[in-house]
Amino acid sequence: MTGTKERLVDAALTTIKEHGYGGTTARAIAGRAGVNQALIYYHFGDIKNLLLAALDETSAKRMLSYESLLEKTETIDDLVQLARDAYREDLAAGHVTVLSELIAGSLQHKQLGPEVLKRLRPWIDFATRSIEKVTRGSALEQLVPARDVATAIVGFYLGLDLLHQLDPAESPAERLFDHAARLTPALGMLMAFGTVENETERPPAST
Amino acid sequence: MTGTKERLVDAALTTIKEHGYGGTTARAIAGRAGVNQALIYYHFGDIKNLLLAALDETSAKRMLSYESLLEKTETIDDLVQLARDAYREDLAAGHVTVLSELIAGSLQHKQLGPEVLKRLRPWIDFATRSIEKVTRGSALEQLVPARDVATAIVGFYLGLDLLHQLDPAESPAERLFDHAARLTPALGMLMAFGTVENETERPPAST
Amino acid sequence: MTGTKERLVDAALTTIKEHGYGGTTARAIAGRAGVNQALIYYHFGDIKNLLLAALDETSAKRMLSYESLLEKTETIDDLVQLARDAYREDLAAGHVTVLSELIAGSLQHKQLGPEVLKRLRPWIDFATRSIEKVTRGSALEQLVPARDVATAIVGFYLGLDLLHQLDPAESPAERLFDHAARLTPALGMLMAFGTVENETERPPAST
Amino acid sequence: MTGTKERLVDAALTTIKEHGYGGTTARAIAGRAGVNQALIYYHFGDIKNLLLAALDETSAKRMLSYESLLEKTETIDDLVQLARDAYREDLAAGHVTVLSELIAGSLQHKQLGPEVLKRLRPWIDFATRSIEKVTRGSALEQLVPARDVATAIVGFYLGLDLLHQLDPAESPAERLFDHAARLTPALGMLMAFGTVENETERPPAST
DNA sequence: TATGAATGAGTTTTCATTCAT
DNA sequence: GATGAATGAAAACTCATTCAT
Repeated sequence: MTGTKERLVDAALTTIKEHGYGGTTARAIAGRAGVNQALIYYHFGDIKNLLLAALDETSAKRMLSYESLLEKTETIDDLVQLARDAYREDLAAGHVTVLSELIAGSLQHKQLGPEVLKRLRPWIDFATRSIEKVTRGSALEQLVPARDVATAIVGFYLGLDLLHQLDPAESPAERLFDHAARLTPALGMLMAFGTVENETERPPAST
Repeated sequence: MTGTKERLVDAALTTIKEHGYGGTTARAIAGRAGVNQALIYYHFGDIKNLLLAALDETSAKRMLSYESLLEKTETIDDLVQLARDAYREDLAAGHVTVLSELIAGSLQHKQLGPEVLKRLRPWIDFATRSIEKVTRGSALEQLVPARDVATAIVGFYLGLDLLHQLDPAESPAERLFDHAARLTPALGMLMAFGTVENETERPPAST
Repeated sequence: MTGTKERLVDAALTTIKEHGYGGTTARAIAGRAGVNQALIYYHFGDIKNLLLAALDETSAKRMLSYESLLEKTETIDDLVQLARDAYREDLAAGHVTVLSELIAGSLQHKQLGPEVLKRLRPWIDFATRSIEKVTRGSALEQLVPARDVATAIVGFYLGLDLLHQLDPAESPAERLFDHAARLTPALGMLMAFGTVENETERPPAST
Repeated sequence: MTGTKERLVDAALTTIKEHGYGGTTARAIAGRAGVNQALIYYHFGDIKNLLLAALDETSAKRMLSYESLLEKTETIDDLVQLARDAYREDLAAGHVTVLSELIAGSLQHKQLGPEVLKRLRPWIDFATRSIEKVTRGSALEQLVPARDVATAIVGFYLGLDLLHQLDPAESPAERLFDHAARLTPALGMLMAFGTVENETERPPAST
């Protein structure tokens, strides 16, 4: 059959999104993929490997698109915009759910933890770079430890996703992004302020 | 045996903290409680009920202590302090983990979702009240939709807990709280600015 | 159900005798015992444990009866007689087969080896004691290293059993025992020769 | 690939020696041979056939060398020497293990039995001829039924091998051969004796 | 209340084998 | 000759749950 590995990866993703870590059994995955259960083991060795391969795949795809978005991002406003779009798509597509379920599942299967962490780090790195890019040269640069904030934001996404799973109807995220968008001009001013004292040593990010 | 129900509740909590939702089987719980598996069904009907009872129990206990802490909380500084203490204890004690594992497990067992949500709401309410209390009468009151921020904070806790499960070593939360503490005076000033009418009745948070 | 453990032990013995180590699956055992497969794990933890418990049981039973036979054994003739009877019953009842299959299976499941060895030793000890008893004070006592010969005899039983499995029709053992019986008087004479000091206390094996 | 059949035969032998009959799966064999699993079926039809082919191969090789050794064997002393050397090499090389595992496995797969027996007979024949050669014309010739003793010896080898698998450290065989070597002169004398008296009347085995 | 035993459906994984290329 | 992919059956074992006592 053509693309069995791809079918399995897709099926694994869909299944974990719909039925969670515990519901993602060999039978469920293979059933959805329309292939024999044994093929999971033929192609991936075991279920955990398939799950990690699935995580790799989504991660890689999304990272690519976000990297290209980041290139066009210059200001905090842009970044909030990017964050909002990312949130919308990731939540809707269940990307974050895959991650949060795998993390939650790591408590049961301890070997999973390090592997998932390895795949989470690029996202924290990406968020760090994003923050650094838009705060570079401003007062915020000193004020805000980029990596910590980045980690916090990634955690925030994970948590919002958990809440969204519980209660898909009431998502505060959209409203919060709106608020954030309204507040960023203030932040921008703050940044400008901060940049005054800084001006002699370092020019502002955008000349 | 005396206190079998309590033993089971305790065992269920410990087990879910250590082995996650999927690892919390009847055998594991009963084994840890040192009682017969069948007693789970005698006392709680099924495992999900035991888990929910366990969630009820921790929730109630913690809510009580937090309520009394909130009474002494007046300013944003106080609240950040409260949040930091809450975070420390909840994380260390695994309270949040119980919640995040149950939410993650809700994807697998759909009936769990509504029940967990029911038990999560009091916390969002509590956070909402906390925010309202410290922003009442200030500019922030209008600026910040208390309930959305409260939900966001609860989500944030959940997410940080997931990250902490993955990588207990690197927890950005403590550092973030420190930063927040350093920033709140500024926020306090912002609030003072905004609160024209309020000024007579209540002094700004930081003099 | 009454005697489930006993039924399982019996079924395990019968199954290994009939279908060998590899054919002794949970399904086969439980099927023969007429009980649910899961009871194997409830009562014994895993299949290997059941197999070892089964070995324990037969071993204990047989050891008892052989011990009492040994008490009545005084001469080499008696011992050859005992060996022949033991061989007949053990082979017919498949006792040795259980052992040889478990040893052969130990190559596949390495953890089995030490456990089986632990249960084999009492038999080598028994054989050693038997030999020592009938050779004590004779020339053979010095000539023959009792433990080595005992080990050899146990090995011999195992090997004969393997051959018997292959070709139940042609068993040389019976004929060999007949020969041995005919030769022992000569051995007895040899012993009498060697035993100068012994002569007064104990009459030679064959009068 | 060159010599695929040979590689498979070698791999099958090594695998059965190391992991026993039950551990000798298509995957294990092919993996060790470094070839595709399907080639087992292409070249040998099924696993059992490969195993039998492997047995054929070792058997043939060893038989050749033993035949040439037998030619130089004239006395019982020589024969004990030959037996000891054979034992050492066969045990070390695992030749006997292949046989004992296949016999033990025959209980599970009944079709295997006759085939293995067919390949075992030449060895019993060889042992018979060896015994006959060194006892010819002596008293022992009548005393000892060569074929039965030969069968017994083959069984003995099998049994010793089983024991050796269980406890490679303590092998009584070497010590026993030493003893046998020390005893054979006596046997030789017995033979000489017997041959003299034999010539005239020959006394019955038991008086 | 409590227990030991039981059950049937489920889990992950491996097996020997086949087949199209 | 050789390979990668596929398959259905079976392996060992665990699950939540029930029941008689």
